[in-house]
Amino acid sequence: MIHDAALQRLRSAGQRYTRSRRQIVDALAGADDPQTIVQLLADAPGLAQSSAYRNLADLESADVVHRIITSDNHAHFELTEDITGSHHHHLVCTSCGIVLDVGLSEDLEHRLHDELAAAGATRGFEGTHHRVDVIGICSNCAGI
Amino acid sequence: MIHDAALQRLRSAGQRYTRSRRQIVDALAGADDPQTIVQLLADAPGLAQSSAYRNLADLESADVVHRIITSDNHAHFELTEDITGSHHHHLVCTSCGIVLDVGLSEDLEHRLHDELAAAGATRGFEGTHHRVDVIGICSNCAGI
DNA sequence: ATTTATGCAAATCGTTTGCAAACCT
DNA sequence: AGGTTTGCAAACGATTTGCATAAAT
Repeated sequence: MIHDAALQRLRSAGQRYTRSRRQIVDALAGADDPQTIVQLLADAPGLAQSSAYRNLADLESADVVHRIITSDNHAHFELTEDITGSHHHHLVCTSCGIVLDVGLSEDLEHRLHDELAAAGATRGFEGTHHRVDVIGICSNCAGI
Repeated sequence: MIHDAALQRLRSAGQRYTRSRRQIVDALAGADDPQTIVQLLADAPGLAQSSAYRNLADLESADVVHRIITSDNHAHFELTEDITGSHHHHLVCTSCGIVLDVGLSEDLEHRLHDELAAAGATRGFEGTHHRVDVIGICSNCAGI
């Protein structure tokens, strides 16, 4: 259950699992793709914008939520892969800024991980994870 | 010659290749890694901050410069791969925000490109290029 | 000469923060 | 009760923009 996992992680981080935070987690769990603050506020009636930002920051440091930065002005948020159990990457539309999820084969993920670790090591860099984005145009914008 | 390529691309975009823009291109060409506005201003004496932003936007739309967005507050800029001729990816330090360049094998790049294109197609997404980032800690921050 | 770029200062806008009231355990 | 979270409004800070002047072609 997602709420149990969220509760546990927040507890470990010394935080409470309040109604607002549950609302945010519900909104993220119900969405098909990473959401902006604006989208989240629409799905969490009565939640103040400042609280949304504060909660997302707390949820992020408790590893419940992951923040996605794109060239779009708005940050996008999604539940962490640890919680949803699905490793995936992103399709980022340069026209409207929407972020879509997409997966790669296990084999390719594995090779990518190994090569990136080796490459980073040559510069003394300790990588914790990688991120792959495809930049382009979504079907919606292409159709306009 | 980098300046020739920059000139041509700006001309095609209906823009001029002014001293300020040359200064920026020089600063980027001389840097080992993607630079922030602050770093660029230090390397381009007399250049106003607003001009730097405007020039970088113009250089970006002329495909001379590429803007890198990270979770860091500052955007980073580098010459496009078309101009430098080197395809590479980034190591992003979560502690200090620095961005380092790193390469992958041709074979892996190829497979990655193919799989990403196929995956995007299932969602009607037309990708133009991909981006791979390794998130972690740079040697400088790890040593502190 | 005419169009485009520059510098300065002011405006923008997503995000952050101070503070008193409401909430959780 | 005791500390945390919330909402409101004000503050922040990177980036953008208006406008008069300077530069490019």
